[in-house]
Amino acid sequence: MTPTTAGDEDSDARRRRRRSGAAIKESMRELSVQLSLLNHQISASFDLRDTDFDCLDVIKRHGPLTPSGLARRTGLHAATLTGILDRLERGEWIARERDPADRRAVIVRARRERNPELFRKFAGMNSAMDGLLADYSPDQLELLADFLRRTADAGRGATDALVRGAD
Amino acid sequence: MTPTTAGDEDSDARRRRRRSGAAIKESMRELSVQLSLLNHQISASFDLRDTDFDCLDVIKRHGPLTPSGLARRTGLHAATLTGILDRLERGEWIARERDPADRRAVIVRARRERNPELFRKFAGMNSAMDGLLADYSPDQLELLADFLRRTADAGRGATDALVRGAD
DNA sequence: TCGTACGATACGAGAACCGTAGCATCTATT
DNA sequence: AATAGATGCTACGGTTCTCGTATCGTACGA
Repeated sequence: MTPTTAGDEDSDARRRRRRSGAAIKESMRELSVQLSLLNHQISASFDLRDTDFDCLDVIKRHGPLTPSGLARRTGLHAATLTGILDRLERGEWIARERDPADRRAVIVRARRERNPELFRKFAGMNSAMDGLLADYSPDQLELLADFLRRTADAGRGATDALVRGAD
Repeated sequence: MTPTTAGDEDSDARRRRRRSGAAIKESMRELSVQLSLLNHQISASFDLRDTDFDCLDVIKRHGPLTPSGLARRTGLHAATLTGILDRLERGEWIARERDPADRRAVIVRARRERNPELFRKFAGMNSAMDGLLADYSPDQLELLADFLRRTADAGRGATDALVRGAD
């Protein structure tokens, strides 16, 4: 919950810190890979590509938005997004609407009808997580929630930096 | 570090637990999306596809293995893996070797030469993580490391279940 | 020795990606 | 008000990817 500041520590604490830090990054990388593979299986079962559900998630989270806004946020090519949105629309995951304010623009809105279906695919991971979370105290859970939220933010920042800077 | 057992709790604790649990899953999903997009940018910058580095990671982690073993572990189609390994080999990320024991088999080995180059792409995310981790105590870091490791395992289990069962 | 199973890749049809062009529309400038 | 340029989205097309199937070499049980 309340992270301590890392002012001065004895060498033992510093060593533990270094070890855990490395372990965290290591597990994070593996977690990323596993979630990607899980996502691949689920996407394929709905006749979608890997990035499609990523986009759908962004649409759900950041409200109705335009294809170009989605392209900026994801770093994907605008023309690629046409294909992604075509598939998502064909599968009735989203709806394309016209923007009354700007008639060039299209507004992409997430449809929730198929959410339960998608939820069922995640049931395995979900119940595994429930079992795992049961081992932690409310305080610990809040620590974890906060950490994950901040890490997700860091990921967004890192992606943005890569998209902007050509490096 | 030492998770408490969730035997009996008052309603307040239960409510906190439920809220945090939901927040954790929510952030995990967002984290997954952000890391996928980050991975996409990095892969593209090396002329690779999204899943290529996922495979490379599995190869690095689970030692030299055969294409079919990799297919089983990742749930990807064997023919698709030929293409993935072609790209990884062309980029000198892996080497294909013959198995002296079974002359049909090929052994895929990760090459480490380009690791620094890859590491540089992750520098942004890496330093962001360092800044973030500095806010936690050694005990808290160990809690986080353990949680992530167990979550990654859960992800692997869920993927396996989806690959096996046709659901 | 033979038949079957298995590992890896070749092949090809269909699809995806993305650079570019095109069209419609908006906005700033004069 | 008129025009030039910018912007939003999608069509088009070349290159590349995916994945079902076929193929070839090898292993192994009968």
